Amino acid sequence: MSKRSPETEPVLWRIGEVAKLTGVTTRTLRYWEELGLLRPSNHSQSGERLYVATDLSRVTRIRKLQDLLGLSLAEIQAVLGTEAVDVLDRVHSEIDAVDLSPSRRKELLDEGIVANDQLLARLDETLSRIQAFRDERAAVAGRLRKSRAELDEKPKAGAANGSRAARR
Amino acid sequence: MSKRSPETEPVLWRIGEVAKLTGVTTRTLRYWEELGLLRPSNHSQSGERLYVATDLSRVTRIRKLQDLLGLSLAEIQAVLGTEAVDVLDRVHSEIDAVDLSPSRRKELLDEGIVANDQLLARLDETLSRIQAFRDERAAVAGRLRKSRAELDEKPKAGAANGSRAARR
DNA sequence: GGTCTCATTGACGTTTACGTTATACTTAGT
DNA sequence: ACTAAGTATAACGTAAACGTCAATGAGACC
Repeated sequence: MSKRSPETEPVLWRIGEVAKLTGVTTRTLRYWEELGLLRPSNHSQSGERLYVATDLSRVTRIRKLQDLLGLSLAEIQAVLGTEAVDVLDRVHSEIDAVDLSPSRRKELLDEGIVANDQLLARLDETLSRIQAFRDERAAVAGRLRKSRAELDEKPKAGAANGSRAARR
Repeated sequence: MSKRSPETEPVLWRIGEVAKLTGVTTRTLRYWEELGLLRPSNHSQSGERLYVATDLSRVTRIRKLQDLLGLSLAEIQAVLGTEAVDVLDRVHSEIDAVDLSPSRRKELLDEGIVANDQLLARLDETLSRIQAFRDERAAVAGRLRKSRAELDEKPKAGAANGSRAARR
């Protein structure tokens, strides 16, 4: 019935360890906290920030939203609704979730599902926009190679004329 | 042999028109010029900037590189090598390309092909990174819905217990 | 030919997302 | 216990990418 499990790792990381593990600086971690974007789940009695596993994954999630979607921290704050999305992690580590009533649990799950689906939709939209741009460029690549091939095929054409192949 | 074609549109746009057509502000256009990122191809005798069609498409290309790939203007400047990529446009409007020697034309084409291919590679890389993130989130979505379904199926389980289904 | 609209060149201001000291206090190792 | 390394708060600095005046000038219109 005790809270202590036998072979659990530190479970709590200091800010410098988090920095090394995630690749973000301590300054950035404090800054994000200042914005309300990431609050360490624990503190030592002396005031040191102590992060848990879900905090770490939140860090990497924030970075991905920045890098992959180009979201501002304000937008990320909206997307990550302060709690709902963390359910995504917590729900599967029953350690933390044990003290939730089933109804509250259900609530959080629904919230998390909605948030996650919105994120998914956004990812898909971004993907298709980039895909469209990619297709444009691929088409250009094809035309360029064709032009280039024509230049090699018939270099005998008048010097003042370019590739006029099937134009009009 | 004259340079004037019969029924061509204005062909030259003032900065305000470019702004409305492309959606970027006049300030931004001047700023980009300051960086050497976009030089209007013409000027009126009074010093007004006059843009041509390839300038316009360069504007939208810059914006896409910013928005879709999150590149800095410095990176964009590198990617768009000041001339090579513009060949992509110019090469197909033979109007401008007529006065190029075939050898120079070939040179520019090869340059353009390389640049465009690099851009394509970068797009593909970005696509796969986002795709990976998307897949992660899709997997989470599945697990969440499963957890949610289990909560509905057997609400009779102990209140202190969550979804323990097939765990270990 | 006065008024409007748009453009030009400065120059200073702003926001975002941190970096960089500075100073003081814990914690960790020997 | 002493020293080195890590952390805390606070405050100032910075780079990128523009926004926002301000003063001035050229064109267009009635």
